[in-house]
Amino acid sequence: MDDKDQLQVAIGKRVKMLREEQGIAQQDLAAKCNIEKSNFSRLEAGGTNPTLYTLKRIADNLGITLCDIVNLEDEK
Amino acid sequence: MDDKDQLQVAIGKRVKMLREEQGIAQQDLAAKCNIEKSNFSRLEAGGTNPTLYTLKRIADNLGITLCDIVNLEDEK
DNA sequence: GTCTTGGTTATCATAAATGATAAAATAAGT
DNA sequence: ACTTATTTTATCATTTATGATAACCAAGAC
Repeated sequence: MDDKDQLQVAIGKRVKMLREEQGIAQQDLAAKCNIEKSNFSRLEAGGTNPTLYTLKRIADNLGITLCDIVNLEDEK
Repeated sequence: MDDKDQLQVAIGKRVKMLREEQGIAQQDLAAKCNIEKSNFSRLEAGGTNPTLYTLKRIADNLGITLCDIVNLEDEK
């Protein structure tokens, strides 16, 4: 597990956590972001290194900031 | 200029600003991040939609957080 | 049991990020 | 003027994020 993989897993977990906090289904958030639900699942699982724009769409549809989403240090 | 382009330009400007604040040359920061200097120039110019990992390497080598780097709202 | 809902996994195609190299432009100094 | 350093731009190859589709899995409801 290299540096990049760890980052991907961390961002995936964070997105999942933020999404579940709002009680929104994965497929629903994916749809709002215009992301395929399968791809969204892969992202949450840490299987991708998302681009800024992808993260931005997720943040926007969660009603949070990019800063909130990449705040990966203090999540346990 | 669509949504995505605006985001790219904004992140590019922000990276450039943060880099210049530290008085470090573009090519030097690029080297530290293991990014080709030409690609780094393109990124600062808003010509790319960087991945999370790319932004992470830049943040690390600037000694700042990802959150700092994507804090795009309050820069004028 | 079946049906739904939410999520996962696999696969392939396409678009785009990045690597890599080279050349040209720009700025600053002497 | 001439360097030198820095940045920009163009181009091509390679890797990978994403789109797109399909099949599958799990948990509840009924």
